[in-house]
Order: sequence, then structure tokens, then C-alpha cells
Amino acid sequence: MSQELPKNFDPQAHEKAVYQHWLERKCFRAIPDPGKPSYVIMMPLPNVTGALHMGHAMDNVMQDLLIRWHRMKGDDTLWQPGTDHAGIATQAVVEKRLFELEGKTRHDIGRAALVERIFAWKDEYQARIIEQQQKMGCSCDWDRIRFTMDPVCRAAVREMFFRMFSDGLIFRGNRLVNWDCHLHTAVSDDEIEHRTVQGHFWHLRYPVVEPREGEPSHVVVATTRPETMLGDTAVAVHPDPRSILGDREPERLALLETLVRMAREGRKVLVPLVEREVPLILDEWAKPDKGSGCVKITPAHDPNDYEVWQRHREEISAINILNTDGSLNERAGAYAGMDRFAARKKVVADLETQGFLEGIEDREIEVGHSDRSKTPIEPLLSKQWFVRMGDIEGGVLMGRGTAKEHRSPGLAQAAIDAVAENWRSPSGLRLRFHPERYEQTYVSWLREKRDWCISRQLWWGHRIPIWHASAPAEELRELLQKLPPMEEGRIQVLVQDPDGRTFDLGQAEAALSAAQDPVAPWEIQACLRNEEAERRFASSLEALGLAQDPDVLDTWFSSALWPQSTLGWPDPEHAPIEEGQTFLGSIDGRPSSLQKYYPGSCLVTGRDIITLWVARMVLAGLYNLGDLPFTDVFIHANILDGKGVRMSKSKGNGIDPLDIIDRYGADAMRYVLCEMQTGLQDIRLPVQAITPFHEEYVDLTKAKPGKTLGVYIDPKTGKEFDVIGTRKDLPQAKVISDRFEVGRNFCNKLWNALRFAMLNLERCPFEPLEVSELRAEDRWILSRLTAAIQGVEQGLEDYLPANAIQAARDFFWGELCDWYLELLKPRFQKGAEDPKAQQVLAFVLDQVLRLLHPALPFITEALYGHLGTLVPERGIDQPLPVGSLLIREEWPRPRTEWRDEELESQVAFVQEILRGVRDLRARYQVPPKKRLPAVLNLPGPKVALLEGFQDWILHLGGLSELKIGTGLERPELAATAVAQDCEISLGGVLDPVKERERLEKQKAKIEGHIKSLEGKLSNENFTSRAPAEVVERERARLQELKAELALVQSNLEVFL
RNA sequence: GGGCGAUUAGCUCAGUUGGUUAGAGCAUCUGCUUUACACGCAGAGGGUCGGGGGUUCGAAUCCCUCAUCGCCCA
Repeated sequence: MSQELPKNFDPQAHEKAVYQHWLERKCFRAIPDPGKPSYVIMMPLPNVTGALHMGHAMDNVMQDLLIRWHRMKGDDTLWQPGTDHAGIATQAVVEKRLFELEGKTRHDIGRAALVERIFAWKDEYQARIIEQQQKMGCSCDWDRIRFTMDPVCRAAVREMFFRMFSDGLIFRGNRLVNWDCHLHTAVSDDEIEHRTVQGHFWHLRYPVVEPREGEPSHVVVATTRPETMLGDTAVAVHPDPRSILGDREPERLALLETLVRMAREGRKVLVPLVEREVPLILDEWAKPDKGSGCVKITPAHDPNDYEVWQRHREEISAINILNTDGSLNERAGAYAGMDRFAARKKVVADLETQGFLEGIEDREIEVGHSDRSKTPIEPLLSKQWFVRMGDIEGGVLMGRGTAKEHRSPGLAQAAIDAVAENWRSPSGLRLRFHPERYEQTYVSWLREKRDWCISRQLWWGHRIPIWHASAPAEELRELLQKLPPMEEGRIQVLVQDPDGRTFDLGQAEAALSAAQDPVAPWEIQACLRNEEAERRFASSLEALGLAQDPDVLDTWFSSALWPQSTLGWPDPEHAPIEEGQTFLGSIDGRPSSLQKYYPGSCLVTGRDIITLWVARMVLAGLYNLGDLPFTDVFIHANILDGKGVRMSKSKGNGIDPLDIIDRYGADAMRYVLCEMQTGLQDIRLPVQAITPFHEEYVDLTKAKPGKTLGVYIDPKTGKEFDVIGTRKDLPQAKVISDRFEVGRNFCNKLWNALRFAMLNLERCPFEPLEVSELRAEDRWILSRLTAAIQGVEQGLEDYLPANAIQAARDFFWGELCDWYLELLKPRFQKGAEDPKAQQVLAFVLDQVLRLLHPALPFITEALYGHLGTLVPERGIDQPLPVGSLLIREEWPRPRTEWRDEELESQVAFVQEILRGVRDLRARYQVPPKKRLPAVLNLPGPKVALLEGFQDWILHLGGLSELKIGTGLERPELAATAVAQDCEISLGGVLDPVKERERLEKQKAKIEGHIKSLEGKLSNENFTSRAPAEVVERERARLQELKAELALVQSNLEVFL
């Protein structure tokens, strides 16, 4: 015995060393190889707000699975790791902590100091995230790790901004945005969660100014946010109420038609409290059948009203009554300075005392809340930067300056086209989602083509590279004269008129001269292309009174660039890298990283990120490089907690994968994550906590939550404990889940299969074997291995890891361990030298380790080392190329010529017979060691078949002797069972009562089956309409069952 | 309000284009220190596929409808 493995697999004993070994040998490194096809996965960059949870573990494991598989298939693989600065989220946690610990706000410490603190936070969490990923076994190329704010990414952000600005795709506009009053920033539509809350519907009375005879004295409007009435600039009524109401409600119709007439006459109503006269206008937003039929219009604070304003720019204006902190501004008159919610109460009270309140109705309302601050969002009119998503005249030039240059109607349309059946990128690629249904989510969102608000009023992020100033036309004209001489391609200057139209420098002069209004502000905007341009021009711009925009870009603007910025775009040759990092340019005839790894292959992520990120990466890639960033989008399931709530950093219900790894091992966790990945959308993961207080587990779905996120109350002691590691002041609890036991058990089984081999594979040199000359069980296991390889491959190709792991498990456990290893035992007995058996076993195990490696990298790598030491040369007909590290080995190839379906069905028959024997033994409680005589009676032609499997049946059935034939006499006191047309008689165990019971049961079962089949076959509709082969199959089946029944019947007669 | 998904054994999930009496793992029960593995072996029991309706010779599978749960969008 050369090497004996410990009895149980201990993950802790191997994981660290194995990973270290891979790192030292640079196994994860991507060096562009022009001779190999590339396979590229861009990691969905985790944000540095906090540590990873099981949802991220799923994401990372799926990527590692694919990347290891492709690496073994011989592809030139790149898995690009990195982290995201996550503007709002990260700034918010750091600000929150600053306030909690020091009682300070960001304004107290200033921009530079805040950014410094956020960097410190980022460093801490980035390190933690990398540690987590490495412990999971992630094989990404760490030498290329990037952060969205590092110099390479920064350069890409500026370049895309400059290009889009120059192409008129980025503009500054006065738009209604979703304002987070707590964080003082605009947030995108995607960063809002809608909650249903109990609210009210207030009905307000607005007096008609100088009502005439037959006219109402007032109109009634309703609102859920009464304080917004201070910003009302109109009351709208539907232009044609009859078209909606018809002949219903004649009174209402009469009133509305009166109002329509009044609106046409330019009549006004009075907004109470602020005493403002506003026009009655006609707009279809007012629904004649809802409420009073009239609506108040507050363009600056409601998206629908904003649209109304856009349609009535000549008649009405917009009044902003909010400050950025959510208090009311001077336009709110007496309510200025009050918080919006306080103002709401006061407005309602004042309206009531002054008789303007018609009534209050309770109702459920949907309120948008900021994802980040959890406070209600206020629609607010403000100046923001946007990316134009819709189609533009003349289209957009995609991939400017590349060989893939082409035109697309607009950015959103380009991304929509990418999934169209017939669309191909210039290099022949098309985008596909897996599962396919997610394509819908992607397309339906893009189809709205809503402009993308990219400015954020934050300090953490990429500063907007625009210097601007505003001045009346004449003044601006003078300023333009003083601009420094512009160098083409380094600076782009645009002029925007008071209505938002933009002009380049060539057109500006004429436009300015034609300006009508001498005081209305025009704006000059200068975009500096890169940091060098900034050094050269910023100070002279500033001397002229231009100032850099204080805002930063939406995080998704930089993450949209991830598949290109990380490869050095726009200039891989000069991309700055850090010490020890991989050079991104071309070298020694090798292509640059950008040339080699763009377009990439697969993006692996959750469905919530499809609109936020996938769509934007696609359009950014098409715009800058004229091609897709990836061809496949693999959407995996989200992990929910035990209550069905998605795990997230901000909800504090995330489980640290390291807890699971500590307890069950990384491979066990990975096994179960793969098994869970069935194409489903959500996975519930009930977990229990090991409390620090006692031995019992606490079910977190039932435990009461504590005061802060991730804290629970121990039901036994009433004390708080923390499960996510953010409360250093509380005792920590580790989290476990019995769902991972399956994975641990599997690893242990694998370990022991190799352990068994270790005990039996000494001195086993390679000899070329002729498969046809091998014993039946050897040919059978090779045939099944072939099927298993195909099954695993298919599962991976279909993005169904659960199918892949199932195929591997069924083969390894259900066939190799349960049958083949058992059959080998007699062949490995002392004195029974069987080198062929050894060679087949070593080969099959080798293949199993390879097949399982992408899913279970640590244990397979460790075992591969052991196997290699013991049997350095492995193969059947020819030696396999064998190296020292499994991670770099060749992926198994199915040898279809080894597949023998006839043999497989024979074995299936033998297995059925053996199950019959074992069933009898179990029912009669025959001790395993007691050997019994058996007789198998079956039709002549099959006798020879079974004779070839005599050894199997003898050994696996625990038999002392075996007779196979037709019409053989049964042994004394024989119990019988029937498998197909084979009668099994087991000697020396008979118990007539039990025996009869058992046979009766089997008889009933067969009869039931026969009855249903006969019914079916006597139905003419079936025999005439069903396909002939189906009918034929049913007929044959009926014959078999009848024969089986006859056998059972004849056995039963003995007891009657 | 619109879209997507789920509802199958006590639990977690499979179930290919409708075609044998619906499968797996875990859990349960019975028996086992069988020449790796009790994180194991052998065997057994257990579901009529959320409700209702329809199409079909035939429905877990297709259609309609209702219910419950989750997510996304408005």
C-alpha cells in the first residue's frame, strides 16, 4: 500500500494549498495567444459597499464553472476580475458611518476628505471581496484586476464622454428627475422601489376667477401630495369629455363641457393660499371619468404634469417649490423653509380653515422610495446631464474609426437590434439570453428609449469633464472671442440657447447674433477629452469664468465600459498598469488584449441587472467599438433568504459564503450551487445560525430581528447576535444550511472512491487495450462514461449546470461506485491479479476528475495529484496526455465508438434481476453474509445472455450457487420473484405467508397495468389515430406484461 | 394596470416536441461494522401534478379562467 488517504475528505486540509499552487503556477493568467480561440468572461464587478453574500457566490461560481470548462477545452481564456466604486451606495454607507461615529456630515469635512475616507473603505472591502472569491476557488486573472476609478477605467470614461458629447449624444437639460432629498442627488428610475402605502386623496377647491352666469364657482381637483399645489400652474380638463363619457352621467358631462368652453375662452382659476391665477387648459391627461374630471398641473413636481407642460409650453410655466433638501423654497411663500411633510400638514390645515378643502379620502398609494436612502423620492425639475437614447436624425456612427464602423438609428435601437433574429454585428455576432425569456425584459425596457440621466450630485465617482458658464447672448459672444485656440480632438465646445438647442462653434456666432431676448441666459459647455487636455486648457477656461461641473457620473456609465476599459480601450498600448500587472498592449507579435479579447463571450449575472447594466454595456460596446461586448448572457437564479426575500447587502439578509465554506468546504458549496441552477428564477435558502450563546441552532426565518440590519434575537436567551459581521460590538453567529450537506457527502464519496483506488492501483503500467476484448463490465463502464461525458457537456452548453452535475453524479455514484467498483472487488482480491481492471479503473477515475473539475476544483485537483503519483500513465487504447495540474488538463472527449447500447440494455436486465434478488433477501431478512443458492428460469434465447453475467449475479446477489436455464427445478424452500420474463428462485428462505402476500401484491400491480393498456388498445380512436409506433410499443408492452403475469400466477399457484 | 416566473412526494427540485403505472436528492421506515465511504450500503413506503373548465384517442405537459407567492415595469 503505497499511499493511504484519510478516511474522510477534509476540505480545510487542501483548499488553501491547492489555491496557492494555482496562483504560484500562474494558472489563471491570460496571455493573448493568436493561435487559440478566446473565451472571455467579464466579471460583473461587485461593488465595494460591503462583503459578498451567497447571491454573489452563485454568480462567481457559475463564471468559474464556465471559465474552467473552457480552459480545459483549450481556449485562450480570460476572466476579468475587479470591483465597482458604486457611487451612491458607497458614499451613502461611508457618510452614514461618518455621521454615526463622529456626528459629522460630508459638508463638515469637505470633498477631498470624504473621498479619501471612501477610498479607505474601498480598500478594506475590495480586499475582503478578493479573499472571499479566492476561497470560493475563483480562477480569475488577478494580475489584471481593475477598479472602475483606476487610471485605465478613468481614461475610458472620459473618452466615451467626449465622443458622445461631440456627437450630440450627451446634453444638459432641464428635466424632471427623481430626487433623493436625503442624499441630495438625482437617482435613476432603476434605483427606485415602489411601495404601496396608506395615504390620502385630498379634494381641493379652486375658485373660478370672476365666474359668469351658469358657470361653476369653483373646480375640484384631487391630489395625494397637497403641498404641491403651491407649485400649480394650471388646471386641466379633457378637450372632449363626451368621447369618453358618452351619454353616461349627463350632469358631469354638462359641467365638463362648460369648463371646456371656459378653457377655450382663456378663463382662469385661483390657486388658494398662494393666490395665483392660473389658466384652465385642455389636455387629455385629465380623465373625464375619474374624480371630478379636472386635474391640477404641477410641472416641476410630477412626471405626468411635466408632460402636460411640454405640450403647453406657450400657455403655462413651471414653478419649482422645493429645495434640494426637501424643504420648501421661497416660491412657496408662507411655507418657505418648512420640510415637505410639515408643509403638507400645514397646507391641508390652512385649506380646511379657509374652506378650500372639499374632502379627504383614504387610499392606498404607490410611493417611489430611493433604493439607497429608503426615503420618498420627490420629482424635481433640475439641470442634469443625459445620454440621448432615442433615434436621432442621420443616425449614430457606431465604432467610429474602427474597421467595424456602421450606422444605427440611435443608441437604444442599436442595443435592441443586437438580439434580433437576423441581425449580425460586423464580425457576425448576435446577442442571446439564456434562458431565452429574459430577452423580453431587455427589449421591452430599451424600447422606451428614455434618455439616461447620468449626472449624480455626489462626490464619489467620475467627475463630469465639462466646464461651463452661462451668460446673456452678447456677453457670451465676447467670451467666445477670448477662448484659447482650440486643438481639434482635445476639446469640444458647444453653445446652448435658453431653450436647450445646441450649436457648435461654427454655428454659434450666427445663433447668438439672432438672439431675441437680451437677458435670457445662454450656456457655453467645454468638454476636455482627457487628463492631458485638462492640464492644458482647464486653467484658461477657468480664467474666463467657466467652472467644472461639480457632479459626478452615474456609476453605470463607467461599468457600461467594463468590457473595453479593462482591456485598455481607447489605447491599450499606453494603458497605465500597476506593478506586477499584465501589459495590455501588443508584444512580440501577440495582439493587444483589446484585439484579442474583444468581443468577449459570456456575461453571467442576475436578472435585475439586465436593464441597468447589460443593456448599457451593449450600447457602449457597439458605440465605441462597433461590436458586441459579449454574445451570451447567462442569467442565473437569485438567492432568496428563508422568507423568500432576495439577499442583498442593503437588506442585511445576506449570508457570507465563507461561513458555508468553513463548515462544508468550498466544493460542497459549489456542488449545491450548481445543482440549484435549473433555469429557475429564484432559489430559497433557509439558513440556521449557530449562536454564540448555546449549542442549538436558530432558524433565521423564525427568529426575531434585532435593532439593526443582520442582527437577530436569540429566542432562548433574548440576547442579540450579528450574522453579517457589521456590528463589531455584538457576538457573531455563523450561518449554516443543511442543503449543503449533499455537497459535502458527494465530495466525501468522491474522496473515498479514489481512496479505494489508491488501495488497489499499485504497479499499474500502461498497456494498449483493445476495448472489444475487455470484460463486459469494463466495456459497460466505458460505454456509460461516454454517455456521461456527453451529458455533462450538454448541460454546460445549455447553461443548465444542474443537468451537468446530475449527469456526472448519476454516472459516478449510481454506476461507477454502485456497480463497477463492486464488480471490481473480486477482481482485486489477493492473488487475482487483473491489470486490465486496474487500467480501466484508473482511466475512468481520471475522466471523472476532469469532468468534475469545473464544478469541484479543489478536491479534484488534490485527488488528481494522488492519482498521478500512483498511476502516471493512464489510458485505454492509447496513453492520455497527462500533466501535473488538473486545471490545465484536457477536457474529456466522448469516444462514441465505445458506446454499446445493446450491452447497456443487457446490464439493465441484470440489474433488474439483482434488485429482485436483493428485494427477496431484504424481505426475508437474510444476513448479508449468508450465501444462498439461486435458480434463474427464462426463455431459451436469453439463457446465453445471462450466462455471460454469471459472476456479476453470483457476487452482487450474495449467492452460493447459480443455475441459469429453461424449465429448471427450483431449490428447496424457494422464494420467487419475477423480473421481466425471468423467474428468480432463491433457495432456503421460504415463508409461505410472506411469499403469498408479496406475489399477490406484484400480481395486482401487473394486472392494473394490463387493464389500463387493454383499455387503451381496445379504444379504436387510439389504435387508429395514435402513431403506429406508439400503438406497436403499447402492444409489445402488453405482451411482456402478460408473460410476467403468467409467471407470477404460476408461482402463486404453489400456495393456493 | 402590464409583463415574467412559480405552484408536482413531508422538504428542495427534475419532468425534452402531449404517448409505458410521474422521477431525483434530502427526510421517513426496515435491515446491515459487506475487502473505499454510516458524510456509507441494500431495500421499502410516500405524490394524480394549486382549483375549475376546455382541446385531444390520450394532458403534469397545450388553451381559457380563478387563486396564492415572488420579481420586473408603469
